[in-house]
This record gives sequence, structure tokens and C-alpha cells, in this order.
Amino acid sequence: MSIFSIGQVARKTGVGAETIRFYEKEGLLEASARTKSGYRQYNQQSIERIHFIRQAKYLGFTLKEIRELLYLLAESRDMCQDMQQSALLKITEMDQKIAALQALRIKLLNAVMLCDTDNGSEMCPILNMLEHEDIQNLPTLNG
Amino acid sequence: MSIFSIGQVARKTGVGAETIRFYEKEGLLEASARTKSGYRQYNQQSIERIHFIRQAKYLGFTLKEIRELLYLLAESRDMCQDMQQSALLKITEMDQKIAALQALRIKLLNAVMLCDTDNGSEMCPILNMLEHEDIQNLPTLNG
DNA sequence: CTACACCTTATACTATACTATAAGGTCAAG
DNA sequence: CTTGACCTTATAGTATAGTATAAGGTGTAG
Repeated sequence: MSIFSIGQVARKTGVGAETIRFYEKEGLLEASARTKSGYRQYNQQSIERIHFIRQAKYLGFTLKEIRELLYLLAESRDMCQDMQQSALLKITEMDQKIAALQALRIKLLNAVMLCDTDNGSEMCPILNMLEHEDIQNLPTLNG
Repeated sequence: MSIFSIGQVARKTGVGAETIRFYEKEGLLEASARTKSGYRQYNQQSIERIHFIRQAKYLGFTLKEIRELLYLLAESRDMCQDMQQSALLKITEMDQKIAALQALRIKLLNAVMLCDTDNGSEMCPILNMLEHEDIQNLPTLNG
């Protein structure tokens, strides 16, 4: 398994090296192994963990929440009742987030659909896009 | 149609009055009507708009993005081609967010399912919950 | 007409999540 | 054996999104 320096991980993940150190300080990344001279050493798993953090951040979770998520995901093997309850709460929260995003998506799509499709020779771009299947999971309108 | 003071709106939305003024300053809420003495006046629509802002924030959008979303939703009637493209981009982004959340949800659910269901007399809480249909849209595992 | 809750603006402070800088140590290439 | 790109820590600065405070005006109840 190959080992990466903080700079290499930074380039691979698109996250600044200072941010990676910051995540370590904040307990999102466990303190990595070090070379004799003190350089941090990372592996493929570290990179995936950073990707996970960025993704969760993008989905509206705070670093504190992401720390909890990582903990829940990591410790699943010996999860106690409390942790399971906590995990189920998170899952329910995600269900609600998904439903809310779907509603917002449809709202915006409806707004777009109100456009005048008869303006000149150009076809409404939304209809164009749908024909080319650039949009996945087309919902039923007003659904 | 009834009219509300900033304090009433704050109580109705659970958002501080200072935050409502802050949103106005940031262009998320149009400058509201005023009484002769200068008091802000809000209506039901203002309240819905604030709910929308909070919801979108919760879903991981920045205030800047929310300002754009509000604009796209409001101006749909005379949307030009550019705005439509912009709206479609947002919809695609939301599709990706939804897919990512669904994936994360399943990941967490899988982690929970690894629990030992034979620990004493108590049933695994996840199975309990599923039986009681507290969780909507049960996904196929590993799907 | 005076409390008291509420409103106004302006300004300052806070938390979160980075991002940059300084001062110095490491390491491979030339 | 020095140059330059990299690493280290510590500390300071920034952007975003509020949150609090000060100093004062408004409105209604007693």
C-alpha cells in the first residue's frame, strides 16, 4: 500500500495542506503516522476520508456533525444501543433532507417549465435537456 | 391579509429579529414596508420566505446561493435563456446532492445493520424501527 | 405621564471553517 | 554542499453568518 505526503494528499483531494492539518487538529482525521523526521504519512484510506468530509460538508453537515458521522460509520461493529439510536436519528434526518431537496428541485423545475417555449425558433432548453436525458430521475411534476 | 412586526415574525419563524434585519441587508428579504414611525411590516409571504431561507441553509446552500435560488424562483415568468440554464444547473446540482445523501444514508444504515441482534433479550432497535415503519423509503441494502 | 416592551440604526463581537504567514527543519537534485 | 521544494509548529488573519450592545425613538397600559 502506497504512502503519501501531506502535499500529495492535498493535490489528490483538492484540499489545502493546512486544511488537512486543521482537520487532524479538529479530530476528523486521526493523527497520521510520521516519518523519523516528523513528516505526516497518509494512505489511500486517508484520501477517502477527506473526500467523505468534503462531501458531507457540501451536503450541509457541520464539522462537528461529520465527526459524529465518521464515528458512527467506523465503530459500527461494536455499536451499543445508544449509538444505534443516534445513527437512526441521523438516518431519519437524512430522509428529511432528501425529501426537502426533492421538493426544492421540483419547485425550481416547475419555475423553469413556466418559460415560453414558443419564443422564436429555439426550443425551450429544459425540454431539450430532458430529451437528452441530462437530468436523472425526472419527477412527476406537481408531485 | 394580516401584518406582522419584526418581533412577531421572529417568534413565528424562530429566527432572531437581528437575523431578519441581516437577511434584509444581504438582499435575501426585500426591504419591507414601514409604518409612519419606521417600523418594518411583514406579511405571511415574508414568513414563508424566511422558512425557505432556513430550509435551504440547512440543506447546505450558502446565503449567496439562496439569494440566487430565490431570484430564479421569483422571476420564472419571464425567465431568459441564461436564467433557464442557470436554473437547470441548480437542478442538476440538487440531483447530485440527493444521490449523495441517499448513498450516505445507506452507508450509515449498513453500519447500523452490522449490530449484533442477539445481545440479550432486546431486539435490535433498527429492526424494531423498520417494523414500526418509522423510517420512510427503506432502500434495498447495498443498492 | 411614566413604565415597559418594542422598535430603530450603527457598531462590535462571536463561532465556524478555513487560509496565510513566520521561522525554521528535511530531503533530493545538481 | 547549497538551492529549492517540501515539511514542521505556532500564530494571526479572513469570510460567512450570525449575535450582542449601545443609544435612542415608539406605543400602549395603568
